[in-house]
Amino acid sequence: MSEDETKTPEIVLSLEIDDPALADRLATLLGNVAGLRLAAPGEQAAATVVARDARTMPDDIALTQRELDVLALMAEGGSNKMIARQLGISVHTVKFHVGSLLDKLDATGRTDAVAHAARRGVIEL
Amino acid sequence: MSEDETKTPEIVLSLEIDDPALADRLATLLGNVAGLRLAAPGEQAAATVVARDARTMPDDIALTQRELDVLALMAEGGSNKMIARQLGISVHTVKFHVGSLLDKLDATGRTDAVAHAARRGVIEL
DNA sequence: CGCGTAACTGGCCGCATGGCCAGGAAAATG
DNA sequence: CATTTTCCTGGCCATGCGGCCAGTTACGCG
Repeated sequence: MSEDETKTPEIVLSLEIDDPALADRLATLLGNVAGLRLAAPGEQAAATVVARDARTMPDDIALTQRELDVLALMAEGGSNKMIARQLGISVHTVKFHVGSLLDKLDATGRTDAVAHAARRGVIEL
Repeated sequence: MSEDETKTPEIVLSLEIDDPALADRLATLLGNVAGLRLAAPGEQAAATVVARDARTMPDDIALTQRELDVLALMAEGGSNKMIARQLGISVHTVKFHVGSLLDKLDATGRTDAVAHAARRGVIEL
């Protein structure tokens, strides 16, 4: 292990790829790049290569614009009343949209809905 | 439709790097790898390289084990009653822990608490 | 022109939620 | 041993939440 490359801190990359085939190809490709190194298990990495789609995301679960509005405010911890004020609609309407959200996201409550939405990338926390 | 490229689909990577210097180095390195290609802005990527520095995570915000238990079940959309059953404690105790969570996480409700916790990496969605 | 869908509003009701009060038991730490 | 911390439990209560019923308005599509 000769350390002659003191001024080229190798960039350590970790992989979080769901698809085994893709993970394998990426590992092979990235392993041969000078200046890069793949992280050992548990090692702290400078960056992470992620690819966790394919499975739970038909396309976008067909949420309407208004539902997305409500969902975003829910993720901020807003109550129905707050969301209603924010969007200039009635609490009843907010509940209506929340109900649709729970249905479409297959959630049991607003917390579950936000968690599901975040998991499948519908919203960004 | 004759397919000559059946065995080498280029892997498209997108970058989400906070540190400009690191982003630049990675872009340079990865741009020269055969079989890889960096995604054009807005292009669908097969994988994403993420590195959002160690920003928001003081250490762990001092949550007790029990609070972590409750928090995890909250993130799964569990109601107080469900969590109580799961942990073998009373609903009152669950409420007590939820209250502490709301306080420590500076949240206004359980949904907000889960969102905050996920944001600062206390829990994994 | 009907038909479906999205958005919106209302009332009602049972349960959940969260804040408040009070307390007790066990383990760690001094 | 005394104190602190964590965990646990109970009651009370105002409010929030979500399911259910019903209805109106507007837009796009066949």
